[in-house]
This record gives sequence, C-alpha cells and structure tokens, in this order.
Amino acid sequence: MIFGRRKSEDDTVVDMLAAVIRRDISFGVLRPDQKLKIDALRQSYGGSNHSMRETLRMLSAEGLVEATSQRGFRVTSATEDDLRDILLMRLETERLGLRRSLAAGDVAWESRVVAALHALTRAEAQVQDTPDDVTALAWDEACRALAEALISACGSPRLIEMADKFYGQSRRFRLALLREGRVDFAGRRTRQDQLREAILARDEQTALRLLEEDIRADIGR
Amino acid sequence: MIFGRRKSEDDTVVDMLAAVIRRDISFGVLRPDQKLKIDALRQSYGGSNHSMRETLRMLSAEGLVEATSQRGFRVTSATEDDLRDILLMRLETERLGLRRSLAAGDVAWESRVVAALHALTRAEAQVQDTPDDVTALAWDEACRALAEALISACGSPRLIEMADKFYGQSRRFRLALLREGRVDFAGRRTRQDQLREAILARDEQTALRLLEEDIRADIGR
DNA sequence: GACCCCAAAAATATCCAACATTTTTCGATA
DNA sequence: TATCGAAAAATGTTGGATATTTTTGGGGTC
Repeated sequence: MIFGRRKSEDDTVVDMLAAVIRRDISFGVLRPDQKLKIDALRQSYGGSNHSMRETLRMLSAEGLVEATSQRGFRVTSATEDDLRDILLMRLETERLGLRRSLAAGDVAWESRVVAALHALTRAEAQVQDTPDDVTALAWDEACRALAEALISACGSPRLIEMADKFYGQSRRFRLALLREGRVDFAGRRTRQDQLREAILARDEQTALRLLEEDIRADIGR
Repeated sequence: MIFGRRKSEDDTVVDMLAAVIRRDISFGVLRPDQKLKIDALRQSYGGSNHSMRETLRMLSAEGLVEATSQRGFRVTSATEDDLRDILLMRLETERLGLRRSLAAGDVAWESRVVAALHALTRAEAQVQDTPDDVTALAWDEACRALAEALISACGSPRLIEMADKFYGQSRRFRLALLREGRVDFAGRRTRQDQLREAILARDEQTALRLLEEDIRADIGR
C-alpha cells in the first residue's frame, strides 16, 4: 500500500480501510443496499483481497455491512424500520447507561460530561458557522463523545460497547439530517444546558427525559 | 449438481471453523485468556491463515475472542466482573424483549414459546438421564431456543441479535455449572411451568420475575 | 410475450507461499 | 540484578492461483 504513514493514525491496514469505508457509508457515498464487490472496493480503497474481506467482516460486526454466505457483502439497508429499531436500541442502551452512571458516577464522571458538553458547544458553533464535511465529522464526533461520556460511569463495558455500536448505526441518519439542515441547534442547546443542570443535580427523571428527547431529535423523530 | 457429493451444510469454511472453535471455547477446551496463535490453530482445526483470521474476527464480534492490534487474538477472559456484566446484559435485553413480546405477541408467538418449553423439558430429562457432551449441547441449545422464542415477538431484530450475543457469552458459565452438577433442575422445572402459565395469561410482572430468576440461576447468581 | 434451461461470465471463497513488520524471548554484558 | 539488543517467533499483508457458487444472457419452446 502506498499510503505512507500508518503508525500515527491506525495501526493496521484493515483498521485504516475500515475507517475510510465506515466514513463513506456514514456520508452516503456508499449507499444503502449497495453491493460491495471486493475487487471494485480494492480499486477505490486499495488493500489486498484478504484485507478487504477482513475489513468487511469488521464492518459487518458493527452493523454497517451485511454479509451473506456465498453472496458477498452489501451496505446495510436503511429503511424506516431500521431507523425505528436503531432509535429503540439507542434509547434503551443509553438510558440504562445514564441511569447507572447517575447512580454510580463520581466527580470525575461529572467532569467528563461537562467537558464533553463544552466541546460539543464549540463543535456546534463551528458546524453552523462553516458547514462542510470536516466540521460535520467533528460535530458528530463531539456528539458521540458526549453520548459516551454520559454512560461512561455505568460500570458495564458491554453496555458501553453496545451503545457505541448503535450510535455508529445511527450516524448515517444524523448526518443526513444535518446535510438537509433539519437539525434544531437552538433546541439542542437548551436541552444540553438543562441536561448539565439535571446531571449535576442528579435529577434522574429530568436527565432521562432530556436524553430521550435528544436521541429522538437526533434521528428525526 | 446431481452426482458429486453435496455438502449437507451450505456453510463456508469460515463458518465451520467458527462453529468448532466456538464450541471448544464454550466447553473450556480453549481456556479463558489463552493465546490463540494462528498457526497453532490451523494445525488443530485446519484452514488457511486467512480463513482462520477471518474466523477469529467473527468470534471477536461475538465477544468470545478478543483481538489486539499487532498482538493477535486470545480467548476472552472470564472473570467475576465479566460474569456480572454478562448477567446484567442478559437481564436487560431479555427482559425488554419479553416485555415487548408480551405486548405484541400473537398466538403464533405463544405457540413458539410453548413448543420451546416442551422441547426444553425433554432435553432436561435427557441431560439428566445420560449426561455427556452431546446431551449437554442439546440442552444448551434448547435453552437458547427458549430464550430466543420468548423475545421473538419483540419486533426488534437488533434486540434479538444482541440477546443472542450475550447468551453466547454466558454459555461457558452455564456449561461449567452443568458439569459441576450445580444446576437445579427441579427449580427450573417449576419456573418453566409457572412461566408458561404467566405468559399465556399475559401476566407481565410474574413472567418478568420468573425470567429474571431463571437467568440469575442460569449463571449461578 | 412469458418461461425454462443451460452455457458463459462474474464473483465469492479458499489456499499456498512469501515477505515486511512487530512483538517476544533469551542470553550476554555491564 | 537489571538491561540491552539480536535472534526467534508471531502477526499482518500481499500476489497469484484455483475451486465453487451465483448471476447473466441468450436460444428455444409453449
């Protein structure tokens, strides 16, 4: 492979390929249900046939790609039902995680949440100011970081992993909303402020309600 | 086509390898934290290096194996914390799935549950009568089938997949309990009977309580 | 025109052998 | 005893080759 530096970004070729393809799926460059032919992908992204297969296997585990025996891979479809299902799973996992974090979280956890909220505020200003793919990705990453921070004190690595997985599956929908200018940044801002207060006050009911509103808005429901 | 050996299974090599290694992990032949060296595995199980790598990637997605960049694969450890975490996830996913199934399930769902309960009864008799690896696997499969049937009307493919994943992770612990003769079959039987009644009566609270008891007992807690 | 059958083409799944890079081991040396 | 570094081992990657399976694109046939 002719991409020079490898150490700084991702360790292995497979990880690099996964990162790039993941991004293209998120941005819709690779569209839902699109057939992913190994050789065609190699032309676009490089890598050997084996590396590409392994990459698709990984993405398949993340739910971004579907593998069918003897029939190869395709981008996971994105139907109305999928959207509903992802919404359900995000609600359930993140609410559970937040509930447990509220019960168990220490000051360090609060700090992580406050920090993530702050970073998100900046990212939202940025993406509104100069909307492009770069700021969109930064914004999405800040959202992801907040979601992770909120549940980071839940004490369950598996729950965190699940939440992350479903967040990843929701990314396509969120970025589409953003592209279409259907993100209500004002509403988000007030929710974020209220969420910080609720969390610092350990007001579970309010915090959970705000989280739910946020996730629903996040997906356009 | 007509002559020529038709493989009974349409499985690919990778799927077959995964099945065998999965089983060996469940039975503890491959022990927690054990390093999984590609070449060594190939000697035991066959397959090319790529097939083996792909297999381990799959198992890694299932949570049975852990992959570390540049450092290969090892069997996921099985600490007290892991057990607790798996228990938590099984409780949350299966309870949620059952709750939704109870709300949405039709007669076909009830039938599936009753059928699974019946099959399980037989499998439990069998494994008590002649305890060996074969009946143990059949028993476990019947348990898994029941767990799946219970949530099969929840309407969320992702929830089902998730529950299946965590059931798979709990398998090592359940089979260990069985091997040590610490499975309370009498208690299970009464719970199963009560569970059938509760489900047919759509008594959510009772059903959920029984499910929780069952899962806790299942893992030895 | 719709339908079925079959050969050709395409794509998947697999293997082997080799090489580059990274991690681990282990013995010599300070 | 600690540590340093070279050898050994293991991982990660590639290219090319070969079965096997699925898909495709006609010809006939009704």
